[in-house]
Amino acid sequence: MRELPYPKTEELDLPRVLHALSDPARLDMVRRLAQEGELTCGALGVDRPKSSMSHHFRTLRDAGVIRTCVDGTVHLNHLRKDDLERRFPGLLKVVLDAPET
Amino acid sequence: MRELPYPKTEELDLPRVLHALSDPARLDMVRRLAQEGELTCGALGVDRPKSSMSHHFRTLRDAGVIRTCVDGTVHLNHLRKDDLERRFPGLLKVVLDAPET
DNA sequence: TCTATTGTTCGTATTTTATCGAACTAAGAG
DNA sequence: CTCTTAGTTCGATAAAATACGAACAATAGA
Repeated sequence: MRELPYPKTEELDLPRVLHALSDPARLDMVRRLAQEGELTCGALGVDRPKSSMSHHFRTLRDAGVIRTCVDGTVHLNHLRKDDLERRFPGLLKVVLDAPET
Repeated sequence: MRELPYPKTEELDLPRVLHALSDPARLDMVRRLAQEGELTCGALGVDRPKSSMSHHFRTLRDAGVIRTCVDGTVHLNHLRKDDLERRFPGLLKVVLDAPET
């Protein structure tokens, strides 16, 4: 079960992570991943073309917010909760608890 | 003592705030404001032209991260700690405690 | 093998952001 | 009133991010 490249915990960069989270679409994706656990790309993006979704997944992955495992034809994404917590304690909770509008 | 316009606490928008904080220069400004308290524009930006600094101040102010009071010829900036804490509890602490690199 | 499914990559158009000089504004000092 | 100081606003340019169709790659299933 292959895994797409992603930064190590110690390499997580705050400005990069904040930027990844600063897009409303990506923030929604992160919230859903937090609620529903591991999700495929298709399960997350219905209202946008695949290529756009793929871009957002890449941005989140490159920033270190999510990890993607390739399982057959499906890509399973999950939040790097523990890694984020280790590097930026409390960040994820703050973001998930924040009012949506 | 005039005050430049800024969003109300209830209007603070997470993506907007995260974006404001996602720039390394602005993050530095926020850190310094947190450490040293109220600072003038000039006291914060030494390595960049005034117009660039003004842009960053505006971005932070429009996002609701800082507030700017005009006192004579000087503009005093300060972090909206309490407002941020009320709207996004813990956010500022997380950001300020995060490793710099 | 042929086909359908899942998602990435590429190319390009559009929008946003950043940067910086120059002109401008407001207030205080002399 | 004039000069200086502090910072904004304007205008141009460059860099980055977003969006999306089309072509491509990998795998599962018939």
